[in-house]
Amino acid sequence: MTVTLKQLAASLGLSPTTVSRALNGFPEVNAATRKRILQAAAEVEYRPNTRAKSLATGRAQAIGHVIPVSTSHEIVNPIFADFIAGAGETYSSAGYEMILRIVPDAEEARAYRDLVARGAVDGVMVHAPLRHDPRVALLTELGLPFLVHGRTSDVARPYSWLDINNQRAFRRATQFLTEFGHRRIALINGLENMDFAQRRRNGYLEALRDAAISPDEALIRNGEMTEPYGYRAMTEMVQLPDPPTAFLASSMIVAYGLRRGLADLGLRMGRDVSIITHDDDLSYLPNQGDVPVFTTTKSSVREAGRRAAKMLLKLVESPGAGPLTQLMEAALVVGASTGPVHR
Amino acid sequence: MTVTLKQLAASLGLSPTTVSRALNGFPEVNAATRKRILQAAAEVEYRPNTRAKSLATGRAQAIGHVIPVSTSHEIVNPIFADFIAGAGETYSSAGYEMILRIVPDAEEARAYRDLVARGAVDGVMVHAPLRHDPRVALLTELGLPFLVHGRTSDVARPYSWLDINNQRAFRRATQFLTEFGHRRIALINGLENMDFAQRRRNGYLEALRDAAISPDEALIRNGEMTEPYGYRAMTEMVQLPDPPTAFLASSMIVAYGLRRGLADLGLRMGRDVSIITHDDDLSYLPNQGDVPVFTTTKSSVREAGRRAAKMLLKLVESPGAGPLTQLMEAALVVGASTGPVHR
DNA sequence: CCCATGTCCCAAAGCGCTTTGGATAGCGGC
DNA sequence: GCCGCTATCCAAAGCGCTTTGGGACATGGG
Repeated sequence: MTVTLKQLAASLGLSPTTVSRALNGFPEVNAATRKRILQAAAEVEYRPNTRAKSLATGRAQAIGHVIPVSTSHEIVNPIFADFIAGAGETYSSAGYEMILRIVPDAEEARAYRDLVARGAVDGVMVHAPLRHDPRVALLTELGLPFLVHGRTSDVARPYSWLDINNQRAFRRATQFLTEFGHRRIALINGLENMDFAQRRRNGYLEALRDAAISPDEALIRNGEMTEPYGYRAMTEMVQLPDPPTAFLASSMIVAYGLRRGLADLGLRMGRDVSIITHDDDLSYLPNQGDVPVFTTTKSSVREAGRRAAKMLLKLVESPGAGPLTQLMEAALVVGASTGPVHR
Repeated sequence: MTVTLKQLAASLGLSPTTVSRALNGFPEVNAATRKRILQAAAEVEYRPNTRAKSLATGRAQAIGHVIPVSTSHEIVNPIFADFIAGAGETYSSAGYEMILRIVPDAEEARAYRDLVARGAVDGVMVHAPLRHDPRVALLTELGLPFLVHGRTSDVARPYSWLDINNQRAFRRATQFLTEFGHRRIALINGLENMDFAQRRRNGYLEALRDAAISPDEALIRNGEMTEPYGYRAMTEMVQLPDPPTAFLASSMIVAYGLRRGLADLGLRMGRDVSIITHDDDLSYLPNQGDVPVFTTTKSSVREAGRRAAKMLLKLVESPGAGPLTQLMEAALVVGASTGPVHR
């Protein structure tokens, strides 16, 4: 069934050495011989055994993604799927395997150590970084190449990351609203310990300051980004003495919740209340059309996955490459969910 | 850094053979010696090199998930994430690695052949089966253990699968609506070539027949399960001469679209129009509470992942186990989105 | 006292590949 | 005709583990 190098070599009357060199493009092989070998290999669909190859070379030809699942809140971040799909495309075409580890968050550090000790991967992708994320220190110490999707805020040593400019995106979004005359703007943010949430908050606060609006903590929320979370935020906040006229949402799903709240209240989105949401451009939550339903800060997380994977592979293949960083800007896409303040 | 078996053995003044046997629980090792070995191994955090081990044993200790991405419609099925999370939990605790391959759908067959030729996995999970799915034949031919998440309809040889009882679920849901007096019931289904969509359709048609309602093709739609898809279905169908009074949706996301359509039309869900949707119990789309927002046919896809993985591992570890099958029933959970027909 | 029987350990081969260190042969230059 | 190259090929070691096939020693029955 599966043919080995040795068998292939024997069938050609050659040594394994020569066949190996021919297949791996080394120069010391006669052109005619090489051609013969390649032909035979193609014919029997020879593929080198992954494990044997990487045992011999010392490189795993694999990248690890460790996804922690919290036992308290069982959320599997919906954007993981698209990010991983993007990264996976890149790995496949570069001949790398992607290995995924789903582990209880308490065992995450152990998972990394384990991966290293077993020599299972050449590098890892770090997901959903916290404000103060211990993984960066751990992985630098372990000497395992890694790339962070996002950033973390307090590390001494430099590290490699790819992030979107959350601060700028939310600053622009907020500014867009203040220019429409909104002064009561709510921020329905992600979990407080997430780094991206902090950056968005900063951008939001900056824009408020620019518009000489003093922030109101009653208008800022942090939470897991579910639809009911958005719904609750909307229905509760409109009951404030001085309710917000505009909302910034941290994700499309949250925006759905906000919209439902609005509908229940008999209010019209874009007229009575404005909404801007961040849009990761997930395939199953499209926000398209000539005039999209939502005004968004938009950035494809799938594309982020592709780019992050490329960076990580570079890190793996040329260890001297030093820390690589990339900041993607989010587009501010104007849709139907925003308008001048209305009373 | 990473310690090898040989080093560990040397440091103990023992042969690699003995250390290996001790660690793998073979009987021919003195109890005291074994204890000493285990202790030392724990101390230096010894982990056998994955590749070396599986080269020696011939088992990859890894399960593959091949996820095809269509180049035409770039949808990454959102339920993959939860299913994979569930499966991943099982793999981890059983000491298996999960390897993920994201490939263009045209190259899916090649991906499976490649996985086999390289000896990269011990088995694979088959996602999103079509009505007539060629993968079943391919994998049986390749002799690679596999488990289908879902079913396919026309294969001669038996194969292993885990599915939810889509037909029964949608039959019950439809019946629930007919008992409320609904006679114009729309089915907003998944893509036509998907096996699950067909089974749901069958269940729906059965219930209609039971209620002596003749099906109307104008009330049946197939499509990619996005929010706008649901929205369009709602806004267009209410304009029919004899519009539906109830809708069956194939996913939570589609139901969100239906609901938005209703809201736009100024109609109330559960009063003017009833909606039942299938709920995969995704963590970020919760439908809970004393009275959930939606009436649903509910089945946790995460749990399905866990069970499917267990079955696949059994298949891998005891090849004689023969085809394993499991049919999970979906619960009919009554929420606020259904009520008697109203005019 | 001898041999059979365990018990406990080890040397060495092998998994399928890469890679080092030659070996062989052909070639032109002197 | 010999030398030094270069062009081609190969044998063998090694990657880190498991596993086969003993070997050494103690024990106990006859």
